[in-house]
Amino acid sequence: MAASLSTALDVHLSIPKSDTKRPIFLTKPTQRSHPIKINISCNSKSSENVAAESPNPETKTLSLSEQLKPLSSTTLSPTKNDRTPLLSKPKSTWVNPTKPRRSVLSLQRQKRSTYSYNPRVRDLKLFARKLNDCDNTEEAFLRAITEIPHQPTRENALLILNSLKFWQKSYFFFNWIKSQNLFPMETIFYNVTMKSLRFGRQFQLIEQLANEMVSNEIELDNITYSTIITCAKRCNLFDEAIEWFERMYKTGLMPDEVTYSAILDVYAKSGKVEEVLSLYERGVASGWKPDPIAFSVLGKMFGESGDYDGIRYVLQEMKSLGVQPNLVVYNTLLEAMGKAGKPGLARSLFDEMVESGLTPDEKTLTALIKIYGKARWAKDALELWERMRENKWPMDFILYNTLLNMCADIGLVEEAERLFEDMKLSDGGNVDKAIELFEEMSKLGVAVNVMGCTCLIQCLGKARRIDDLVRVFGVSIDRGVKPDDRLCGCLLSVVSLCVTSEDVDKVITCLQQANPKLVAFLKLIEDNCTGFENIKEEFRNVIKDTEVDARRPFCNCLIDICRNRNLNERAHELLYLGTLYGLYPGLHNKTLDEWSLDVRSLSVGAAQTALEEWMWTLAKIVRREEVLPQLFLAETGTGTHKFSQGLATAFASHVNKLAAPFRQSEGKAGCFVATREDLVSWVQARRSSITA
DNA sequence: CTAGGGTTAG
Repeated sequence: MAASLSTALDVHLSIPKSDTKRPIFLTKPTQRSHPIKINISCNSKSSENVAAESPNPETKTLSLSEQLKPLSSTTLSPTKNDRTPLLSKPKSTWVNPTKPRRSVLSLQRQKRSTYSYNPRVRDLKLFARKLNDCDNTEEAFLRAITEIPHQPTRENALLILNSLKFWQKSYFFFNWIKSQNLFPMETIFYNVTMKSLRFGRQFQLIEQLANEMVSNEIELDNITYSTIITCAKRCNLFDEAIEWFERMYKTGLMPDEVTYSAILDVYAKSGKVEEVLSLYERGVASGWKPDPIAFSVLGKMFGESGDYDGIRYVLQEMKSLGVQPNLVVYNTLLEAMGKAGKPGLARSLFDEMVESGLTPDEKTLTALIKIYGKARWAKDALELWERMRENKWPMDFILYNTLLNMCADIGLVEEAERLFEDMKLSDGGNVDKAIELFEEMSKLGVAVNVMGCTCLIQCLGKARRIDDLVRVFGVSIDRGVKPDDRLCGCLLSVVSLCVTSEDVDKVITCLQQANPKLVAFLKLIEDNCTGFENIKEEFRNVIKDTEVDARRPFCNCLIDICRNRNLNERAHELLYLGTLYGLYPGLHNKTLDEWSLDVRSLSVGAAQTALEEWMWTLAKIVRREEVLPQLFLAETGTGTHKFSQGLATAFASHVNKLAAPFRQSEGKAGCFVATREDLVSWVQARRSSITA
């Protein structure tokens, strides 16, 4: 059995580079579930495989497992105690190969020191912010540092160092602290500084600091090493990462599982699959119970090479070691299943994940949609999409793009358009993403329809991005979008939102192309000289040519535009005309006990106008001393309906402005109430103030 | 809040 595995590895090593899809495990995965056997075979491959990999043995860097062999028999202590200093046990120990292999990692994670609460935390944080805000130059830093509010004691310095955002600042501060000579620089100062440097990918500086630690005899611990290693990894300096890992053993420090999985990832990312497996197996043989992070590293590695047997191995290992996969592990394995070309297994894995109680995130869904798209599994893709909506699973832009690509792949043009529409409705804040999606759709050749265009324009209008709006409108028209009344209503509502006259003109230019008659009417109502009869006639003309569903929005927007320009009288005329032509059914409701005004389908401006109108009418009735009900009600709704957002607030402030006696109903949200007595005395007070 | 490891498009 060992021989067959060895052969498998040989075959793997000698296969040409182009054949990357070929599985590493030519044997059955069940044979992989015995770590020791693999271990043996991996170690026994040495000389032949080195030759196969590199014709010149002198230039070949030994693999870690090969290097660990002499290390474990020379430098590593023979006792179970990891902490035994290296130098106290010189080379003399010879390990009997029949004895169990020595541990390669410490089973205990390095403990962190605990902090005590720093009472000056506020001041120090504030100061750190000042440092963050100054220029990234040493001069600026040295000027700012003079304002340090407290003595830079060890604790104060640590707190500041931890709060600095830019690696330059951390580095300046670290050097400054060092120059003050107030206390010895401990490992933690180096570790925190290195973490910040890693953020800036400053491997050279990190290495410099590490060497400084060595020469100053400051202990490098697991946190130091893992930071160095992951920084090298992020800079794609895999050899350097491995070098530091080996230096760690040489100094007698045993990696804990964090450092160990960091180095596993280094080997995985540099494509050294055998080394990863060897290290993994030796870790397990040392009694390590790998955690989900380690399995995610393995899963990613097998995914990269599309190695289905490897993926199965990971799943099986987790099962036999009793490790429950977390979301990241599932995401990684799903992705890997896709690369291995196993859509069906990806689907079952996803089901298993959901059944285990985990909620998929954007990455999960992206992986799966991509898989279904590539496999042209339209039914599964659409079903998943439906589930995403039903369960309100999270969406992000990458997922949207993947959905779009999937639609384009499978040829689901209508669905792509629906998606486009959805996105605008669901997220008014993501304007950039909407624009980007628009460009993306254009590139993909997915036709933009009038609904998608309307949604995008609505989105841009709300964000006051008028130039983008004009551009999108132009592009859409060029692509053959035929503007309909909804699109015109949308443009009209943007006109009502515009603050500057330049913006108004830009939108009007669009509207002119879409509906010149509407623009003509707009000019007419803006003109103070236009008489009511003329308005009435032209209003009728515009409305009769407008789709029924778009009529009320038109009227609402026109009223809003009038109110924004202090054309209040015109606004009242339009509300009257709207009511006359049946655009506001159910606005007024009367029973014996209560009269109500239902403004829920009105825009803010229209609702204000309706309230004023109502108040005038009521005042007339009071003056005529006609019969009034006991209760008056104004309904604005709670703003959950998409047309009535902010209506209650706007209404409340308008009620205040009029000093009308309406109060928010305590029992019914989105409802304002007034009693007959209150209303009557309010009307009388107003009358006396007018006559006075 | 305060030092270290893993996952999404083209």
